[in-house]
Amino acid sequence: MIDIKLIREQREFVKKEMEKLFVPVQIDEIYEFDESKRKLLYDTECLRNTRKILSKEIAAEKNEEVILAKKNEVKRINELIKTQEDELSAIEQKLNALMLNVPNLPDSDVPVGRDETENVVVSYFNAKKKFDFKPKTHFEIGEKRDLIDFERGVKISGTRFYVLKKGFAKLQRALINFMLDTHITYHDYEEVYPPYMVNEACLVGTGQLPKFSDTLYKDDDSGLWFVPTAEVPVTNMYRDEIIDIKMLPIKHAAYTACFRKEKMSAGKDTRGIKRGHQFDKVELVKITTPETAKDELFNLINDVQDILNRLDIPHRLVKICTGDLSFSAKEKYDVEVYAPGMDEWLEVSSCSNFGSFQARRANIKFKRDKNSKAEFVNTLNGSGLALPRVMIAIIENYQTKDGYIRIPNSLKPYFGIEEFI
RNA sequence: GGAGAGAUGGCCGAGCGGUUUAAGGCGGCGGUCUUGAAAACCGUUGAUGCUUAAAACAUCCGGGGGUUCGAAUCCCUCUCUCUCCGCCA
Repeated sequence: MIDIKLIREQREFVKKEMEKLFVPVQIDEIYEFDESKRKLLYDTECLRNTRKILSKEIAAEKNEEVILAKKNEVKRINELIKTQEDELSAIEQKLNALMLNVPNLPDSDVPVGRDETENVVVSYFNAKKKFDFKPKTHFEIGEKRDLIDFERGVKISGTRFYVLKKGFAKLQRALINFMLDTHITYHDYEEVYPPYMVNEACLVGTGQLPKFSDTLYKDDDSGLWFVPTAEVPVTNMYRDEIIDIKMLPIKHAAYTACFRKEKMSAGKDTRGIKRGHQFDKVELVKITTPETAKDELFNLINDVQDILNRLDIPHRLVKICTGDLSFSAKEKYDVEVYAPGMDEWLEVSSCSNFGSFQARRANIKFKRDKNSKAEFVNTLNGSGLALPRVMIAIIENYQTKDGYIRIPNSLKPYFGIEEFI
């Protein structure tokens, strides 16, 4: 949620900034609702104050007639309060619903652009590998060598599900451990293992709800939702808390499965393991003060890239333009790996700075010292990394002419004596 | 799933219809004393809204609803926690 005071005090500025996102936002409606809410709130508070005073007078009064008169007076006031409160809560509900659908304001140095075609490639890392044969796709290798079973995945669960087998199942498990170990040992993150199912408040807190409910899986019976990313449970660990500044920055690394309906892209990317309804991911989450958030974003990107450097995977860093920013982000960088079999750049991580947007929704604050006022923290996160696409990158970059996969050096401690899959 | 108990400020804990603008303790912060520290003593100690800020005012005793002139306190309801039993990776 953005600060409603910005709409109150700098309405034209907010409208101008929102235009850069190329989505309609109802700023004027919000302004009107806010105005009437404040007026009504003030009036109601005055009435409550009068009632309070009268009640005290009744308690002190001895004269029965005066008591009766005052009682009737309060009854009359109560009726007024009741109508005003009903009106007030109706307005507040509408205002809140509108505010929850307002995206974050873009940071001043995000390039302005309409859609993903106007994203900016910042730079390239690790040279593309040279092949003396035509590199195969991961799904060709996977099917040929019985390492990915697409048919049985569909039989068990339906389209966009698959079964990893033997060396590929082990490769994914090794990668999860390698990523977590690296972040914990070298990048100073604290490991957490969160629930895969969360209540509704969590998803409102990080910004998936109410707007994107059609992309999420839900168990109607319990009212719990399956997490689309570990960002949701990990950030919400601190929901409704006031954190001591000495604890900041908080840095968590978490492995979870992620569940997404991927409705929007039905029919697209159906080949391979690039886009499934269930995938594994190691996620990095940071909670910081506002003044350190920018630096922490770049540190986060470095931590993400370090994994790819240790695996020697060619990749590039892309700065996301205003029109392609996600709903909650004020600034975002994507990390994309190169898959030579598919001849495609694949997004393996999205690193975002949310400013105070999520903190305001989830009510996460910090105090500079004992007597200072609580302020909203800033939240950040990035994948570190998404497993299927890193798998694709390793399979396709490390393949041999006869369809085997060489194990990258940094993964060898996780494979024992094996040299190939 | 069955039976019972409970939910109060950072923590513990009183409070059972109107001096509660929530007692008392612990912890935290500031001070006195001290070479320094401890102890002791004194003071202070939440959130939200409105407000340039402060003051004032309003709201907050798990959530929602009700009774009453007035609710932390009474009633209904939901959620959660704990104890015991049953079931189960």
